[in-house]
Amino acid sequence: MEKQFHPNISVDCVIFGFDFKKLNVILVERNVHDPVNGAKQISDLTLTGNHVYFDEKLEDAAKRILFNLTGLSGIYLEQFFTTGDPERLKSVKDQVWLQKIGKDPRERVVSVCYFSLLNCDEITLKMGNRKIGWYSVKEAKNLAFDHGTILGNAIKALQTKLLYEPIGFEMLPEKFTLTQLQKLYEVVFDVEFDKRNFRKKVSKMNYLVPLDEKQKGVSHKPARYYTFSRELYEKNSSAMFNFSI
Amino acid sequence: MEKQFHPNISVDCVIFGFDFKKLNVILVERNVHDPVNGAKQISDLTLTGNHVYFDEKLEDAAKRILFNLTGLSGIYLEQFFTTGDPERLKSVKDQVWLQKIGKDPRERVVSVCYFSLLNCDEITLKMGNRKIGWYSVKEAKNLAFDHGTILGNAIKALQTKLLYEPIGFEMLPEKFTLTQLQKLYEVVFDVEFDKRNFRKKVSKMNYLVPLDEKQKGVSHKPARYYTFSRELYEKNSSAMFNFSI
DNA sequence: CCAAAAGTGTTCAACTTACACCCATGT
DNA sequence: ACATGGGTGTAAGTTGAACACTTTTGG
Repeated sequence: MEKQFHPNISVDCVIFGFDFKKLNVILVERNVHDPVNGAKQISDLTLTGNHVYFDEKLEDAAKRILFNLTGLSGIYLEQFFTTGDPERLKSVKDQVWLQKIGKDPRERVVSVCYFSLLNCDEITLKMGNRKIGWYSVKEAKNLAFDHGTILGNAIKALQTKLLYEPIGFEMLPEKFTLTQLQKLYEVVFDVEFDKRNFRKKVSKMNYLVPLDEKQKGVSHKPARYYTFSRELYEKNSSAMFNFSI
Repeated sequence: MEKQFHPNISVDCVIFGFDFKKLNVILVERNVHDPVNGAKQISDLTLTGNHVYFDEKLEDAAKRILFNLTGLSGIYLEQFFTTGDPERLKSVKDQVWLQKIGKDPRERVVSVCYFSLLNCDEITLKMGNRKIGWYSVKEAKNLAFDHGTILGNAIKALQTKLLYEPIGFEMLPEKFTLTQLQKLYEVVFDVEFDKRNFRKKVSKMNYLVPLDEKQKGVSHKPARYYTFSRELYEKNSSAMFNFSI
């Protein structure tokens, strides 16, 4: 007996990446052509997702999606939201699409959503016959299904998490400069920080380790590289109370 | 045709309440007796939950559960977590129980979890033939299914949310004293605050409105009552950036 | 030598923390 | 009168925000 997908339970992954300039997300093209004249009936974008196997844990399904896409495992992954309204797949476009890919368009699908963090440069994406790639979150409009809502929630969840935990490093290479780190916070929160004040702040994070290595081949003063030490973070981090409101 | 429950999709509600002394949660007794000798086979506690109807939104199912329990609508409600591992209902106890209440024990059930906030005193609970009541979150041990995990996640979600938004008032009566408010924060975060510093902090929250009314019948200096003004909060609140890490 | 980004300190205001006594009420 | 919790201020230390110039490299 083959592994079977559960018709009512799926997982969607919002995969964020940072290219030193902006916050990106992986999206997949969704095209349907008119069988008669070949004109495009649908042309838009979806998040990456899939139904779960009957005997598969939710998080394992998310890991499977990530692995099939990138060939990597051990990627940062966090559940943040679940969408499951009966009408969420009922627009005409979505019904046409479900028909095309061989799903029963009448089934109600609850989708458990995860966000996950990658360094854009380190991977090459692949996914069967659909075109897949990185898109700026600011340009990610006109998404299929309720994926626009999911993406909006994912960005808020990422921001909230990033206020408390140093997960930004998951989107940076092993070695990075302080300017790159600052830019990362700036694009996630869509604000700008003062360079000196930012450096003062991060200099208190003793899990941010300066290396003896510097940038090469840049036509300006080369920046020192830093690295994130998970051990130091886990040793020294302590709970904080801060209730701002 | 009768409304039917979806066999694979349920909602659980973690209903928190504050009684001026501790943080409480609503739990329901789960008893199974041996049909021969009448001895208890199972005696433990569950969260409140139910399967969703086929055409019912997830959040509407949560509202329905709350309404059936308390007779109230408009209760604070927030989705925080979804659990759906294939094994989550597979312990012997849980299988016996599912059989007893007429569910198919083989079905996989994804449960979307909400937490919700109430003032303990303002309601009387009712729920068919099962015994239901408030339990201190500290004593809430030995929960059925994976409800212990769900409760743990709910407490963390409540704490995180309470750092940013003034939702604590949902667990207080319309009029409350500053000491009651302080106690609420103390029990949710399991810490103690200095009375003067706490008052200094909340005095900056201009949506906390002092009333001309005071406590009566207390054998000490009567405390002034305050009330929470949602309008003032929504007018004056602004986003904050704070990334502590 | 020019362009480009790296790196670095000080000042002022705001906030956090620690801490102790008198007040109003009921019994 | 006493027990109980209500209510208040100050000083020291810490943190946050604003702000400009010199350095190092490649071209």
